[in-house]
Formats: sequence, C-alpha cells, structure tokens
Amino acid sequence: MTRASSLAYDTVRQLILEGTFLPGERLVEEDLAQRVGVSRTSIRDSLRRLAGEGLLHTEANRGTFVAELSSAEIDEIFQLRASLEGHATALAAINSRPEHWEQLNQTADEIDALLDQDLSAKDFFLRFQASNTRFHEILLLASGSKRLHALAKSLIELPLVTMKQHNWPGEVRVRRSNEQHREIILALRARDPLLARLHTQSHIISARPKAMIEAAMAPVALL
Amino acid sequence: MTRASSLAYDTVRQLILEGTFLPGERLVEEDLAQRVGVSRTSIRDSLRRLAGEGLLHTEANRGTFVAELSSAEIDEIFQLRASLEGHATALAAINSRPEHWEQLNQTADEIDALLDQDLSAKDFFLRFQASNTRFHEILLLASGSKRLHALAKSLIELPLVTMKQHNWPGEVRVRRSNEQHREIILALRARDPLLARLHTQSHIISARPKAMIEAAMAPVALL
DNA sequence: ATTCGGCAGCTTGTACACAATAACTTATAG
DNA sequence: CTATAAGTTATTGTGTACAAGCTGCCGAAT
Repeated sequence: MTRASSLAYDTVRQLILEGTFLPGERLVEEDLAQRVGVSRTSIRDSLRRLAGEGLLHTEANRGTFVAELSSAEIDEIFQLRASLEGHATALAAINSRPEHWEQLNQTADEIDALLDQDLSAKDFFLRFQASNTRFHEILLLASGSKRLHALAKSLIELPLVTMKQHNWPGEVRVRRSNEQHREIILALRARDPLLARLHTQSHIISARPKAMIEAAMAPVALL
Repeated sequence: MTRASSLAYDTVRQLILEGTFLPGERLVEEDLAQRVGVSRTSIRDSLRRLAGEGLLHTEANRGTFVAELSSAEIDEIFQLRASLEGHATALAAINSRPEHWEQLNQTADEIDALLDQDLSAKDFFLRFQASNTRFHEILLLASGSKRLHALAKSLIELPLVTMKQHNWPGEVRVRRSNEQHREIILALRARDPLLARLHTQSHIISARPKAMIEAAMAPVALL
C-alpha cells in the first residue's frame, strides 16, 4: 500500500481522467502491470479502489471496464452534487477562514483571466476545468468535513471520464458560472449558511451539461 | 472476486457490524484468513473494499483498524444522511410504485408490532434496528438511483459500528419515529417530492442519537 | 538512571505461480 | 449452410513465498 500500490493507483487514475482510456474500454491487468512497471497484485489493488470510487466497474471473471455514464446518470450526479456541495458550503459558511476566501477569490480571478486570453477551445476547456475543480475543492476543504470532502470529490470527477474535449460551455455560460462563484464567496464572508447553500445549489444545477438536461431521470424539486 | 473474495467480504463485514470487532481494533490479515478459511489475498481484497466504504481505515505498513467515530462525526453523518436520503425520497415520490408503498407500510407495521410485544431492551433494539434499516433501504430502492442507493446505504450502516447495545432510544422516540415513517409514505402516495424530502429530513435529523447533538460540529440550516 | 542504537519478531507489501472460468475457434452433424 | 458441442486460449481469481517496514526489547555508553 506504499510505493508500488499508490503508484499504480495514481497512474491508472490519471490515465482514465485524461481520457487515454475511453469509457467502456476493458482494462487488462497484465498490460497495466507492464505499463506501470509493478506486479499484477498492485494493479488489482488500485482497480478495486477505483471501482469503489465509481470510475471503473468490475464484472466477475470477465474484467474491469472504464465507467460509461449515460446522460441520465450524469444529470443524476449533478443533482447529487447540488445536495452534497450545497451542504458543504453551508458548513463552510460557518467553518471557513479568511485564507479560504482568499484562495477562492484567486481561483475566480484565474477563470476571469482565462476569458481575456486567446486560447483554443480545447486549451480553454482544460484550464477552465482545472480552475473550476480547484474552486470546488477549496469549498469542500473549507467545510471542515473530511468525509463530505471525499464523497463530493469523487462525484465531481466522475463525469470527467465521459466529458472530454466535447462540451465547450461557451463564454456566456463560463462568465455566468464565475459570477455565481463570486456570490458564493460573498455568502461565506457574510457567514450565511442558507444563502451559501442556495447559491451553490443553483450554481451546480445551472452548470449541468446542456445536452443532459432533457435526459434527466426526473426534475426533482431541490428544496 | 467470486467465491472466496465475496465470502471474505461478507464475513468480515458481518463481524464488524455485529460488534465482534470493536471500534479501534486492529485486524490482522493472517488471523482473518484462517478464521474465514481463505487466503490472505482475498482478505486483503475485502479489507480494501470495506475501507473504501468507511468501515475500516488503513495505515500504511501498520495495518487496518475498525473505524472509531467521534460524536461529532456521527452527527455529521446524520446530517449527510438527511441531505442524501431527503433527495432520494424526493426522487421516490416520482419513481416509486405501489409495491414500494406496500412494503414500506409493512415495515412500519412491524415496528408498531414490536412496541406491543414485551422484549428485552437489547432484543428490541436489534429488531427495531433491522426493521428501521429495511424501511430506509426500501426508500432508497424506490428512488430508482443505484448510485444514491449505494452511497446512502454505506452512510446508514457506518454509525452501527459504534452504536451497539447502548443507546436504547426509548418508546416515545420510537413511536414518534414511526409516525414520521407513515408521513413519508403519505407524501410518496401523494407524489409530492417537496413534502417527501422535508419529512425525510426532519425524520433523520430528529433521530440523531441524543448524546451526539451537543457534540455537533455546527448546527447548519438544512434548507 | 537514562537515552540512544541496533537486533529480533511480527505483520504488511509485492511478486509470482497455479487454478478456474469465460470467450473464441474449429469441427462435426443435421 | 447453420447450429451445436468440444477443445483452445486468454484473462481473471486464489494461494503462497519472499521482501520490506515497523515495534519493542535489550544492552551499552554517558
């Protein structure tokens, strides 16, 4: 669980998230072992962990496959995120400290800066995704709850398996999204848990990939 | 991942939940392997899975230990459950079918029946816990979301590691709790997601172990 | 008497070898 | 030509052996 094992975990996870392995693809343990340079034992360890997080799924005696998420499932995940991160932000309104506000503001500044630069769609998307993920990560950290952090984090990166270069959100949506980030920060500084929760919920719900919205399993009142 | 492995998983999990292994106890892989009658490999597999669910935690090169939950953490878990199961019940208000309502009512009847019988505190607690868990399990099933089901289920059984024969809830609280169950069922039949969510949230929040409430990390507005 | 260093044991981490199972291929019968 | 059954191969599941790391003890030096 120390060197080989965590190396295997990090590597495979990275390969999935950066899209080297595509959704539905079968991962052969022996191949991975050679690729990473460790034994099958360590690879299996990491595959089990990643399956637990939902990035992979295992079929007995058949193998493990990269998760394939339907539009309905992705929508479902965003709804879950809204619940969970809404709660986390409410906690953060109470537990966060000025350092957190500062870091959040910095991250929001980064996103604004991106909009002024002239980047290719793909580059922009990747860098926006990085900053955006960091924003939500800090929020979870500021909640003070390790468990909630871990839970929500795995939900955040789950859709990244499927959503790669496609789905360029459009400048208007990015701008709007970042304005919502600022509002969330204000709610934290005001120490207002209710407002923080509501801003976060509407932020995440309105950030759902457009294509997914029609496929939603059910439009459930959040409140 | 078929016979030995799932046998190991089920057995160890059972031993933890029924309290044979106490919180904080160290689990030695070789001992478990002999006890279950499989090899260390399969035991390790199951320990990793259980650690992923939060029932165990692992320290590198030192071993795995049964989770110890502080009062604050248990309170935190109940708040998370309120969010998650509230959401699940809202979904169930839309997706559930009459069979589910029937099963839920049966389970609530079981709990009422328990109150009329004359049982020892320990027996009562165990049987109440079983029925109560089943009620929430059906609710999650009725939501139609596998992911939400798995997530919430692991949160439900997490506190059971610590809360064993202690914490006899008292007849009044049990009665009140079951009345809330009935109200949740009514909200489902009425196909009212908002009401279903709110009933579930207040049900879970009011069911928090009394001792835990003062230790809460923060009293966060749910809404 | 106390503290530091090293040695012994026990337990986990990793690798590898073998067993079991499922997918694939081929051959044979209808 | 199709369908079914047996054999073949690739890949996962399981067991075991060995390596590495931590813990605790004992002795020596200050």
